[in-house]
Amino acid sequence: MENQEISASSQDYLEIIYTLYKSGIEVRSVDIATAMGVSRASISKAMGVLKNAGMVMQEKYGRIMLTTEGMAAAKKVIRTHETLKSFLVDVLGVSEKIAQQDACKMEHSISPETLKKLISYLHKDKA
Amino acid sequence: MENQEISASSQDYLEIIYTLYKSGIEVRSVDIATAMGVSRASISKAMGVLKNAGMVMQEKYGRIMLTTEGMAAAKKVIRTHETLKSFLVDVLGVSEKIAQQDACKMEHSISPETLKKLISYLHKDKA
DNA sequence: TATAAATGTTAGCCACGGTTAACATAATAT
DNA sequence: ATATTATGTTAACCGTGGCTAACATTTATA
Repeated sequence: MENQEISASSQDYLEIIYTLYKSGIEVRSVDIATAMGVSRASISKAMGVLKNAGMVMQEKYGRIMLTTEGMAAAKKVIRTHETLKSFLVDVLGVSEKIAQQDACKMEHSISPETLKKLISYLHKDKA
Repeated sequence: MENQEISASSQDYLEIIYTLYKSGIEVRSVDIATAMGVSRASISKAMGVLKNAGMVMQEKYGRIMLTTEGMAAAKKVIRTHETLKSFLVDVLGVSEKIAQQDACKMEHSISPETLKKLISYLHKDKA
């Protein structure tokens, strides 16, 4: 139940849930729907997938929480996102808004190897 | 018929068709299937889509050719691909193989603005 | 040239990730 | 406490992009 590959869209959901959680609110389905611009029904379905993957917990009609595993997965995605965004903005000089959008898509296609190199590159840059 | 957005997978097909064409062979459906690792049936469907989009021409049971528009679209994708790959290999030091794979996915998520900045960055690098 | 093999097409299936509409439950206000 | 509103769920549907199996057509070979 827990170790299948997680899809790009599921990763996006984890990311949003984590961000909402960090902002201190109890995460409701409708908050996610609003943040992502999709219907409540879509969230219901998506949460079903994430529950099966062991990434989130939710009582019937209740609030949504990340499991330990879900939290870890979310952090990983966000780290990738932030790395990409920081490269785009600080190195390439892309605008915040576009960098945000691009990072959000590219975070799903970059390989671990490339991510690693990108991180080294950004650190080297500081020196 | 001609101006809808073209999907990531369609762009991949255009890319392969262009590459095969450049290598000098007459492009058959089965060549694309082999190159992409999908079934002949999938190619048949995909070519239907690209025909409707005005990107390829094909006689029944015949060879596949890019239209002028398809050629332009293919070149655009390939330019993006090459730019990304060259950044990954030459700047980040990612291996050829991984760079190839990553470029192939990222080429579909990078925005025109970011591509432009990336190209400037690569040129600046040479100076 | 007749047959066999390769190739292209079609039909029907599947999973994914969205939608709307209808309904169930919770939360809020009167 | 009840009625209303907000939220969550479910069912049925859609398009995309794969698949296999069966069939059509071309190409190659005996």
